[in-house]
Amino acid sequence: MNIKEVAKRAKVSTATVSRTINDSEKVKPATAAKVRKAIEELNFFPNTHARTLVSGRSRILGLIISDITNPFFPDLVKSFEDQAVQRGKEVIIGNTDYNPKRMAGCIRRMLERKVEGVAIMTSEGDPALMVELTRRNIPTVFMDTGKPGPYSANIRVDYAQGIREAVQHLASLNHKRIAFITGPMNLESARIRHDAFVSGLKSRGLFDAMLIEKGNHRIEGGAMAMRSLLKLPQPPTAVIASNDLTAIGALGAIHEVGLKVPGDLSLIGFDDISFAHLTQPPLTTVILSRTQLAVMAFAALDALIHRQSDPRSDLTIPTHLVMRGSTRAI
Amino acid sequence: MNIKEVAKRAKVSTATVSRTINDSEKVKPATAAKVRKAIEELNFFPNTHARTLVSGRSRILGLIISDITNPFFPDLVKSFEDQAVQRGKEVIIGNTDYNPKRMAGCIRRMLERKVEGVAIMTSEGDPALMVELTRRNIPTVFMDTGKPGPYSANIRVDYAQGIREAVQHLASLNHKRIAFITGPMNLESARIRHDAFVSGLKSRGLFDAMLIEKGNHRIEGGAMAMRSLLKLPQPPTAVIASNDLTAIGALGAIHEVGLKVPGDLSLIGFDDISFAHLTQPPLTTVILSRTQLAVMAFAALDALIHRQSDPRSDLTIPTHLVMRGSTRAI
DNA sequence: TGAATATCTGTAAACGCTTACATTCAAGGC
DNA sequence: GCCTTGAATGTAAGCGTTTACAGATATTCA
Repeated sequence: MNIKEVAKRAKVSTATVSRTINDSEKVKPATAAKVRKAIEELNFFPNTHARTLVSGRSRILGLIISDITNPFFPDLVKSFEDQAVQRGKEVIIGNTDYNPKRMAGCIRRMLERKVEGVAIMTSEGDPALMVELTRRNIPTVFMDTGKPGPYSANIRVDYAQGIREAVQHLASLNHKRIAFITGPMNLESARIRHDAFVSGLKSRGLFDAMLIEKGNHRIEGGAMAMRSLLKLPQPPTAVIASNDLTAIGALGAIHEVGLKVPGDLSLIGFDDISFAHLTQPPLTTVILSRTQLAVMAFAALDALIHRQSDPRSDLTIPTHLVMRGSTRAI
Repeated sequence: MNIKEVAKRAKVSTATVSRTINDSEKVKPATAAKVRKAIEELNFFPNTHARTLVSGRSRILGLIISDITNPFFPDLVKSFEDQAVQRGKEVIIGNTDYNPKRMAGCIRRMLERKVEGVAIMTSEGDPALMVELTRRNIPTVFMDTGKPGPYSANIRVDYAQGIREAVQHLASLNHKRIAFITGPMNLESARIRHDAFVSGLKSRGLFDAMLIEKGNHRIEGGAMAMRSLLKLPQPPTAVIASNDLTAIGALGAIHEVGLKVPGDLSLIGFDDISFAHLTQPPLTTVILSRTQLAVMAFAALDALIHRQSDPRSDLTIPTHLVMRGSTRAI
């Protein structure tokens, strides 16, 4: 089943069929109707590979994330794919597994499939790897780690705002000893959160370096850090975690020693993953809308692909505190 | 950059380059080396669309799931993609959003991209929609809902075993009033769990129709069902939920009224999603290994594609109870 | 009415690869 | 020395589209 058979049945040339499929305005409505009827009857649809080969447009986008298994990403992937499918594009996904080296493999795969653009929604990228993309002028959207240019856009997540609100919230609840559990400090995004925390506390005269513990954005890391914090001669009365997984780990560690949240300790997470409101108590956290992120990334990529990039547009995703049950005044 | 340029540089014909790329055994090692050198120097890789067009093999697989946002699926998707990428294949994902009608769109997309095979890892499919696949003899692997044939395989999940173990466990803990919260009963997989529960209780003379409540495999459904159960004149002492999300909802409802798990009520889930061991208490549940499922689905699909399907092979995924903290003897 | 113009449709050449078939060449058998 | 054989390589025909360009037909206007 191909365009030729459709042409034969509609008694037109293959060119006319092609034009009809592509909604070219230069085909007479009556002819188009004939063609569409034939298409309908034959249940025909065009071969995307042939289309790509000749037109150069693959209608495929690449989406690179850390790990679909990390609850941060499924929402993002879903929204991004929805957008793409609505516009007749396909998405191929690459997981880096937090390993910059695997990024190279992802990019290679995307190149092989001739993607029209790539959204790199993870920050552990090695800029050297992006060369393959930039060299080929493939539109690319980054999260936090890119520089805007003719073929690339960068979406900035305003992590600091959420942390500021969290600190403000705890301070207003009269907490004086506020701890922070960091993420992996090689990640820009984790450093920003850490720095925002430090400056928030310093400006209030509450900063204490003892109350900063290292985590890894995973549950075990949060649990381990929390155990250290609890062993301190003067333990904190409130804890902000660099992400929700860390907070969940911390919550477990707090329960282990028989303490209660928010009775004995207040706890705040970051990301608002879907399980954040299912913990006991529901976790007060910072919302970072993955849907918004996906929509913005897609739109930016689409603009880049169609050369409609508007350099004035502000590509910042806000983050905001959402209060639930894990914080309480002293 | 194409095969011609490589041919020119290696001073051979395009056919030889193609043969070298495809590891044909009929090219002399010395020639192959020359070609590979040229490929290396030019940083060439073949255009997959051109390859697909002429060879008919797209090296793309389709994977249809309900919703990547449902914590059941990310593990499955990841394992499946890993397998595929290892073999140089790409995966395109379709979400049905639990809507049989959206399945049609998914299948259409897969057909357009000329997938070599499709794994349908969701059970809300309308058999009528699969016609498009079977008519084109596209290898398809189903979960629970298919019939084995020359172009399709069915992977059976032994839901009943897990439920039997759960019932056995609770019975051995001396529970007499055991409730069940179902999933959507239009799903075969939900009905099997329900039926296994009913027959398990009946065989022990413990069955009470009042203790069966309808859920929807989502958190709210579990919470609502649990509230009803708690209002019963003789509430249950133990509850089995058709999936973990339902159990988590039930857990919330139990906490709402100030009751404790497992002190006042025992609770068992199903699936072992990643958050099942993060609840308070950690949820006793039934493991259904998504990795195993993905590996088996991929292998079955691969065999079908290469006509190596072995009709003797048993495609059953076991399920087993895993005891954690949400069950206790009366 | 006929030429000029605008609108529509058809012809055929790519796109980058795979592969059947043809060709070349060396080795071996007579 | 010539023919056969087989291995290695080359030639060229597609695969199913899109799209210049050419050609046909309808419309307009002097």
